[in-house]
Amino acid sequence: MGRGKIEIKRIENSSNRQVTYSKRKNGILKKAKEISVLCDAQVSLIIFGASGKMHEYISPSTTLIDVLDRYQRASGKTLWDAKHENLSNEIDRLKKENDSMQIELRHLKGEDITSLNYKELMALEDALENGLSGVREKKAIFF
Amino acid sequence: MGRGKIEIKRIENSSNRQVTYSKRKNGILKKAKEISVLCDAQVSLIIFGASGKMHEYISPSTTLIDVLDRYQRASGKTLWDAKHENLSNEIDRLKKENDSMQIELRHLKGEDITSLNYKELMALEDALENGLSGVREKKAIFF
DNA sequence: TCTCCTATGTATAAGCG
DNA sequence: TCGCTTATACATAGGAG
Repeated sequence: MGRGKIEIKRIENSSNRQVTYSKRKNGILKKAKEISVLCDAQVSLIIFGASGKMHEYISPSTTLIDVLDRYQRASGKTLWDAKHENLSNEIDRLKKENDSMQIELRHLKGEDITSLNYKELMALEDALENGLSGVREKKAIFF
Repeated sequence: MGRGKIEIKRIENSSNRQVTYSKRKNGILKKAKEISVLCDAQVSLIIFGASGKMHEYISPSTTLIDVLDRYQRASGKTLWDAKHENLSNEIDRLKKENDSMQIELRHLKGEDITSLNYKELMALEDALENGLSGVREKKAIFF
């Protein structure tokens, strides 16, 4: 495009390269906007030039984080590193702990105990009697 | 470009939109490759079409994670740290839930009740008696 | 570097099979 | 829904200020 055809390979002349970068950067940003408007596409475009300056375009309908979330789901690749996996694991662990405590609490309150067998009911009764005697002992101190 | 000029606004005819998407997607991917080769640029381009299919281009000299790291440094915005914060908050919430259940469980077992006042002990006793009668009721069914 | 210019190469809208 | 064609609009290389 332009006065002469060019090969697609690194432009050796650095000022030429910079000029071309600047022009094409504008071009591609424009294309990104156009496709997202014309076709309802979610686009995330991030460019770093050789000089280190950044340029970006994210479709107005979304955020980079949304795009990256979709990216992870679509590609199966994981971006957030091991640190995040650890946090997720911790959350799973806590949720399980929560659930089992929830169940134990309900049992101690006499709820959801239809599924328990006789032995389990005995153990529950013991625990409750134990608790009760402890509580009554403490109560007695108030007199 | 093409037989007729078009306005840059959402293409209402959906099959037309899909065709245009497909063509322009190829075009922009090509441009992304070209600028990264010609100008030594680091490019990250992620596109989701309305159909949900993903297309991406990442400069061969880099990785998406590198680009995102640079993005965070250059823009000052946080990406996975935001995600990280969400996870941390979730963990805090679960831990608090856990702790209060832990305490309730201990109380029901007659532990750590020295700090309770008389009224609280009464409530605890009621709860335990309630639980106990529920359990005994169920136990009775076995005979 | 940036803007403007403009000849040319490319991308693509519309159509056809 | 594709692939192919082609006329046309657009992007841009090279150059000048």
